[in-house]
Amino acid sequence: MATIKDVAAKANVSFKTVSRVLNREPHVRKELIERVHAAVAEVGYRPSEAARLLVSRKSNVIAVPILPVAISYISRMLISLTKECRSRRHYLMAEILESREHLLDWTVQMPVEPHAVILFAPFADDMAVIDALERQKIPVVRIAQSLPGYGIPVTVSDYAVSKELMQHLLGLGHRRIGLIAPPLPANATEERVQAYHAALLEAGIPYDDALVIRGNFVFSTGVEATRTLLALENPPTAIFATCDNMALGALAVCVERGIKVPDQLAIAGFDDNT
Amino acid sequence: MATIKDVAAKANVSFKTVSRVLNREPHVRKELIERVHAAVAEVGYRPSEAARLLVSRKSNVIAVPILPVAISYISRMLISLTKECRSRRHYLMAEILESREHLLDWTVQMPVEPHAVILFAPFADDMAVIDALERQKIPVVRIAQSLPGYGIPVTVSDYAVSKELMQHLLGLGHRRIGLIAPPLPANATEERVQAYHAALLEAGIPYDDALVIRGNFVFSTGVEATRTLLALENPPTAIFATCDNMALGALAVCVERGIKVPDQLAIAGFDDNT
DNA sequence: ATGGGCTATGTCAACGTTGTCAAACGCATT
DNA sequence: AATGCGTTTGACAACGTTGACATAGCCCAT
Repeated sequence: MATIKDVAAKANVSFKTVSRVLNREPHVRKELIERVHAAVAEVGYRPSEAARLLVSRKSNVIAVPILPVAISYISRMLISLTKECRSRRHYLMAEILESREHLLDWTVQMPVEPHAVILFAPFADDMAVIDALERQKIPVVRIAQSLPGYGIPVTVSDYAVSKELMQHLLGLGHRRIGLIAPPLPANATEERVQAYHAALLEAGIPYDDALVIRGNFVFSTGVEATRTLLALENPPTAIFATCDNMALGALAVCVERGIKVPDQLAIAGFDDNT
Repeated sequence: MATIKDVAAKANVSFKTVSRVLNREPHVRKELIERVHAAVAEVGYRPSEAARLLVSRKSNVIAVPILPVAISYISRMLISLTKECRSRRHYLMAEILESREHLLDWTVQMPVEPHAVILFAPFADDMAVIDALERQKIPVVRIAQSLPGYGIPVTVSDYAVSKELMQHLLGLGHRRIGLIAPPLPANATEERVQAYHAALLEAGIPYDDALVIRGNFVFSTGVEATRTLLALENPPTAIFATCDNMALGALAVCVERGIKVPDQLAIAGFDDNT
């Protein structure tokens, strides 16, 4: 591997001058700049990231712990993040953790000290983790967080999006809409439930407790909740699942029973899983 | 940030001894090992990756370029890879590339020089990319490759698995089995088609050309192929889709039409998407 | 007791870059 | 000619770790 000194020798300048040229510092003659660039190309030089990091005492890694189950709803964001990092000489380190329990361990045993950590829901509200990171003075970005006051929040318009979704279903003429809701207690996604209520209220449709089932964000819960809803005397014609995993569970029940979607039952999810 | 010398001072040993302990080198007294570990914990020391890399002149990054669409079929492997990397002080750098066209650029502009690159299908057979990497003397692992002779191959038992799958369907009594096959020309996954033929032959079932439709690995192709198959005079009772994306397309058609799966139509896929 | 071979520990250079400081140079002002 | 000042260039230390080598202590065979 060619080093900065090889370039310097080729261009017949000191290696410090090469450094200056590469970092676009002022006070270098045009002629030398050109000579250096030519030499860089000639020897195929690529700066050593390790050396740069060592001397700058900074990290260029943005770490993102990820649960395998979350990959589907995060993947598009990861793509954007990767692009953005690349354009700023940083790298996105996507750490795939097997389970939520591994997260706290990970924060203290992280192999590299990251420049920052991005926490997606449900990690974004794990106070133990946030504490551990703040103690290490590692900036935290919290995506889809609910508890305010720590790190840099990125919020999701749960309420607005859910309301729009409900209005769409109501606009299609649905009057009995099932809701597969997130688990209690207070969760970031509870706003989706509130939007459900608000939309019904505005449409003048009475609230029916039987149509609301608490779930826990996974496929199988979607399946069970849908079976319960379909077993009602007066079953819904549409289901709003507050996450796509549960919506897929609902869809699976329809496949199993030969129910046509959306003709016989409309299903709406939240998350934009891919 | 605490350095190795801070730890050494705390433990009252030379910093070299600390280095030895951390790297599990032999010839250190038990007592010192314990003292060093205690000191590490006390000062909250974490080795500087930059310094390690600089002096070792190696990279500890295993790079994996990934297409967003491939994430679903790769994710479990990524989890295993991440675990394995962690246990060996390496990091898996999952680089999410927007499209296949970006791959070649990426190989030459990679921000860090990786210790090795893992290419999953369909990247595993991109000779331009493999060439570019070999020219940089970066080892390449090719998962589910078809062209032999370059890098370290990891092969998938396409034939054996597909045959087993077919035998399972035949064992269930299916006699007309549709095949949504990979696109021509010669593709790594063509073995799946051969297994289809072989299984039918062994079962003494005549081959019906109408039951085989060429697809191209995506959801929408699965949809179209299934519609074609179901429109046959004598439609299949089971469908073998040579990738899960196409199998999902088949499933979607069933949802749409209220066809019960697997009662009215059995659907088998290949890949184990999550 | 002497030497050889092992274990345990330490000293120091090296890795490739950036930051600090000094020196050489050119030019304008006295 | 002497002075001062800004521009251009270079010498060298520093970053935190590992590897090569040195040293000290110990045990055993001579």
